[in-house]
Amino acid sequence: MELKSAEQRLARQFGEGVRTRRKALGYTQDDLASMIGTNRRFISELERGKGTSYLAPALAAAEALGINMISLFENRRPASPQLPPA
Amino acid sequence: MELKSAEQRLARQFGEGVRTRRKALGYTQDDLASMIGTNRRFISELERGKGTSYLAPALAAAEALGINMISLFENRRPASPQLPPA
DNA sequence: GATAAATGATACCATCCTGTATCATATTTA
DNA sequence: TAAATATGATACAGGATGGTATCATTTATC
Repeated sequence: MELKSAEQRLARQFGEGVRTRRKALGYTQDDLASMIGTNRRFISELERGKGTSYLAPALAAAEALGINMISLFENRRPASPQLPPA
Repeated sequence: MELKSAEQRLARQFGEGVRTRRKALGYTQDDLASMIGTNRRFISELERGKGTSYLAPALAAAEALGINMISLFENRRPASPQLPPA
């Protein structure tokens, strides 16, 4: 799949975030993989910014590290969105 | 792919969040799809909780709605993570 | 109630993701 | 430095994804 540059940026930042937080907690890739019932390859690719990783396990990895992505949807007053299309 | 129940829950909540926020902003699925360079089918499936949607376009959809998931990785003092594996 | 708009669902196809296994490289530890 | 651990990279297989198009259904508008 052809990822747009914005998507690649987001995936890379997501991966960096997971890796940084994982190391800060002292987990190995295998540790994190076991915690969410997947394998090391998935975590490795996720951390290296693979944007075509599946959404749900990626969210699960974040949650296992104490990061609740869903909470952002519950906040009122979110940041200003893009302009609607023409 | 066999999604765990935790993953299904996360995907469903993600989808609900996107839909709620999209409607609050007055966009159609086609609008949102155009904004991130994808098609209506992807948005439809994402909103209905498809956990095997690709990560990067999902993050792009959230960002287009003014929700910056990446910001959570930059915060210090994240919520307490799970216990490390045995 | 009728028309229009929005969304759900499905088919086709080329691509490619996940899981597993394995080897190479890098990093950490003794 | 040597050994052990952690991570990167690749192969194989089955199965699923995205993009496009189309039709049915639901929802909104007049």
